Amino acid sequence: MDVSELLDELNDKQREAVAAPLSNMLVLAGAGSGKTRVLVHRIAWLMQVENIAPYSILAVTFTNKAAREMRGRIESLMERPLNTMWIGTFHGLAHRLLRAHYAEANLPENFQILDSDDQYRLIRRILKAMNLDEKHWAPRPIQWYINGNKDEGLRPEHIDTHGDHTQQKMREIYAAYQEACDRSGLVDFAELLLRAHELWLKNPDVLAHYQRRFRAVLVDEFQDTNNIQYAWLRLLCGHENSNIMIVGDDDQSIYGWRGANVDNIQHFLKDFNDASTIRLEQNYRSTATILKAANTVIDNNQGRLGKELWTDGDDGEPISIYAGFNDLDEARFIVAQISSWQNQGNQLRESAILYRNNAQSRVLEEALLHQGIAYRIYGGLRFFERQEIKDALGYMRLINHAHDDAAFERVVNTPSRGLGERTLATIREQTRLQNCSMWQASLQLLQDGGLKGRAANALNQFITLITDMASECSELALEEQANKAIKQSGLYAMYQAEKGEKAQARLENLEELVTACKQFVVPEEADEMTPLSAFLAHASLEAGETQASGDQDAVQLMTIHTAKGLEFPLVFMAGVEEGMFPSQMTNDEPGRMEEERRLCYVGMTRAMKKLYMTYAEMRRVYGQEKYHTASRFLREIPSHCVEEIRLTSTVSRPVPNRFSKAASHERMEQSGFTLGQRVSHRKFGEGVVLNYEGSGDHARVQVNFDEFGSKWLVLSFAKLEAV
DNA sequence: CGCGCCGCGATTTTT
DNA sequence: TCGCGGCGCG
Repeated sequence: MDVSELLDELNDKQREAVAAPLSNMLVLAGAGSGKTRVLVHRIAWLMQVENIAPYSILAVTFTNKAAREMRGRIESLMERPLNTMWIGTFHGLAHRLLRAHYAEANLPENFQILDSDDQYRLIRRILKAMNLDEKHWAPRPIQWYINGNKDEGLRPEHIDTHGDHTQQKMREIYAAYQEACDRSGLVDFAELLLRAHELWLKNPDVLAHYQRRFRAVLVDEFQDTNNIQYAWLRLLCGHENSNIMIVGDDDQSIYGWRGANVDNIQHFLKDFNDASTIRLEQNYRSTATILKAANTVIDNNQGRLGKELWTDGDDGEPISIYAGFNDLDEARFIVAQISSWQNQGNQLRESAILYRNNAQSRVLEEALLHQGIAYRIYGGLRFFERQEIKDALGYMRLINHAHDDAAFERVVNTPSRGLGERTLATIREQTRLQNCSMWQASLQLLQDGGLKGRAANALNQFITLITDMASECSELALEEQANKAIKQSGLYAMYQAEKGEKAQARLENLEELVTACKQFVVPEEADEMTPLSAFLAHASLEAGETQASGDQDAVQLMTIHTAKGLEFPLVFMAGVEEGMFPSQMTNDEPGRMEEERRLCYVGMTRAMKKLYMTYAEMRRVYGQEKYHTASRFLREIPSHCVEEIRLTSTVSRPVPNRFSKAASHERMEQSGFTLGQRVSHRKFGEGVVLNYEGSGDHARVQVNFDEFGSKWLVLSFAKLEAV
């Protein structure tokens, strides 16, 4: 490949980053500025021009999807597979290191990964074992505490409790949890990172090997790194010849609440003080109007690294702000716009509805359903997180490694085989006494006659089941092992006996699991592992899609968080109200408010051509009627970027042209509505109708309220209330 | 041991 | 409003 090809279609700044000499570098890449393109071309440049072997390149991303995409794009650019290049998530790479150096990392060879649900269950079990009341010691905060400390690189013995009783107890729980994990050979997500860090810290020779090996390190979405991830990178690149390129955008840091630390960008500049900074500010995605609005909003945040997106494209359409009477009205408005967009010959999949929290999707779904518009919702349970799948994986985990207590607990009585709380308590007690796994404890109890009668019988059958399956599986292909785990365990029969759509879907998912096993290719780096073990690791590290993608043309519904990194020609941001967005939970804390504002910035910059931002004056939140005012973020948008399809709260204003078509008297009267009529509005009380205008499903009604003067209300016809 | 009822709590999500 | 988890009964 000709080297110039790598630079040809890049702008000056992009070219500067791609062709920079080997050095440490920060690329501040604004939304839609061609960030991935720069990363991909940079890697190609390193191979082509700097003669760095793929084997010596490490690229880190945050999601498996991003890693896959990056690998795919580099391989298609280079027109060859690049298997020796390490491209993956922090967790995936840490896992790989731990597999390769399990002994140095003090892990058993067949250690298993605990996902967050497994972790939660294990913590609850620990609490029970410690005789702690869950009311007082809620498992969620404890899980948060454990992971938070691990993210900071802290083991229980490193934590200073300041003699505080609660703190001491928390530390104790953390320690007990960790002991349980170690005993069963279980590693949670945060542990992967922490162990990988400790591995390098305690084994300088291992670290030196990787420092020598990786001549180039690249990190995507650097603003999302947490402290342990940064510490890990610092170890790897803490040598004279380091060559690390970090790419990120402080304005798109929206994961502070889960430990991401934007300040890592500043730390990087301090720790790698020879690093140069390149700003990518030219945007290839949105109209000038959208960029202007987004820039102005984000400018309200303090202490930014500074960056202003620009485009050489057109202004495009103004941003439309719609004030709905309530959430239903808002949803219907959005659906009406999508419908007309579709009628103009556009694809539904080019439109997205974004919201702050998942509960908001419900009304939107109903409205879409009502109009018969196809939609796809992102979020919810992923494939490998589903109950039946986790059950099946539980059996597979026991087949793979019988001492996996988390798996043992999960399936020992699923389907029910007469092993209840009583028996389990006995097994757990034995586990505690012998400091061994539940599997071992069970064998012991059966041998010593510590269990009798039906319980002993049932436990014996369970042990035999797992033993038999394990020995029969050793010769089978992976999908046959999965099939065996599902059928022979009685799982399949259990869900067959259940009736209803739900159970049917579960059976289909179980079949799907077998298919997934069939299609699973053991990755090259895992060639030392058994296919089963590799598959189990894959299932934990990559939870899979939330929904079978299907190729139906559909509107995309998701939270703004989920939308990060995506783009759509037509975007709706719904529920842009005080209390919803920014969220109530923000509590006006400045730092959290700024993260909300960044989230707003992320949402707005998803839109390519047209952006609608909508809110509802009244909405049902947790079954209660809430009155909200327009979000402060809306007020931060310059008025010349905006077209308001709404009332203002105190002034009556002329109706814009697009609404000049008067609503027919007939239509209004059908809705039980006439001029001069007394009506009520939930927010403003009683008033008299002075005027109305409108089109489509919506009317603008001018009402005079004694107390508040005259107002235009944008209402859907059905929402008028006569007194 | 399993089922059903009641009470409580409730962003954002990837690995 | 809704879903989950605890508890009590059969």
